Amino acid sequence: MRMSTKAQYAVRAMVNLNLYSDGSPVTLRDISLRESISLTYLEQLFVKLRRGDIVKSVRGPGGGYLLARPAKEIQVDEIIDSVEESLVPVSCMDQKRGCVCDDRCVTHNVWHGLAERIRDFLSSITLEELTLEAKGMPGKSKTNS
Amino acid sequence: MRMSTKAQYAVRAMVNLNLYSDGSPVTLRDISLRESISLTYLEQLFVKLRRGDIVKSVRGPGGGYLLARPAKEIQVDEIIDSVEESLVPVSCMDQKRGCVCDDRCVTHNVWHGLAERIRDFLSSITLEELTLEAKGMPGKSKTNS
DNA sequence: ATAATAATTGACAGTTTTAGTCGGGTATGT
DNA sequence: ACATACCCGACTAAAACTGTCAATTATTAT
Ligand code: FES
Ligand code: FES
Repeated sequence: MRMSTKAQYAVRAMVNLNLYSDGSPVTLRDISLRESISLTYLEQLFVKLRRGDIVKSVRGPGGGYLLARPAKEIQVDEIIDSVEESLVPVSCMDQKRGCVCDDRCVTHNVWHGLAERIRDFLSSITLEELTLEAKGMPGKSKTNS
Repeated sequence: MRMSTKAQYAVRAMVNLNLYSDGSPVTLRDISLRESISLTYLEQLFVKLRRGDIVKSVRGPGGGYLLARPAKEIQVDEIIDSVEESLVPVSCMDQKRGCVCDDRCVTHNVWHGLAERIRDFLSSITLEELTLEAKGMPGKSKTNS
């Protein structure tokens, strides 16, 4: 039951991007240096984040990445979805309309309920909240405990 | 973010064990046949379940496994813990007293909060509830939705 | 005692997933 | 033209997962 480092990196990179964004594009090289994540690996992640409508890219010199939407409208679960990390704990209920639970699935409700809790929690946190928290000014949110 | 099949098997096996238990020990061979899980793999799991004080073993002919405690006192998270599947989504906060969050961990609260939700949910479900549900008589519990 | 039963244990191998690299391409501003 | 920076797919090494095998020990029935 581990969140892959891919997902962890994606969230960290997004917070960092938002933190150092002043309206002009932020390069992956900067994020790479600040977060100690391999540049080529970051590129891989940002291709997916762009496709997931989390960021948009600006090519050429002076280019880089910008948020595709206001930070307030970007939820953590969307970031993780974008880099193709499933948030569902069992493979049988991946994307299809519920899993084909014939009869022998006594544990179905356990995994289904768990998936729901995970999704609910991660969708309740926005990139803006994380960024404010990183700045040392906790917003109105209550992330844990 | 996947629950390993090891953990899934362990929970299924425990429900099955409790379901067909009439006071005398249940053999792994029976569980193996009913749940279509390799006997040798089950053996591996039950060694750990015994160490985790979930079941107790009776050796020799007529032997098998029994619950170490009443089903009402066995929670799903304990079963998963026993087979050594971590319920914490990030490795840095594995068992030690919180992780060494120096300064650059802007996502700490996300994973910590997530771990808490997962633990809370799985500890709220007992083996007894699952067994009753499997019998088609939902207890007083509300597992999901 | 002896044989049959069933748990116990450690080592091992095949497969899949993860994490990350590499090499080349494409668009754009100066 | 040229440097910058994104874009993309193939590739690989390492780890984890899933499961098997062989050998042993403890207990009970005969
Ligand atoms: S088929 Fe997915 S839990 Fe039953
Ligand atoms: S060290 Fe674990 S989240 Fe910071």
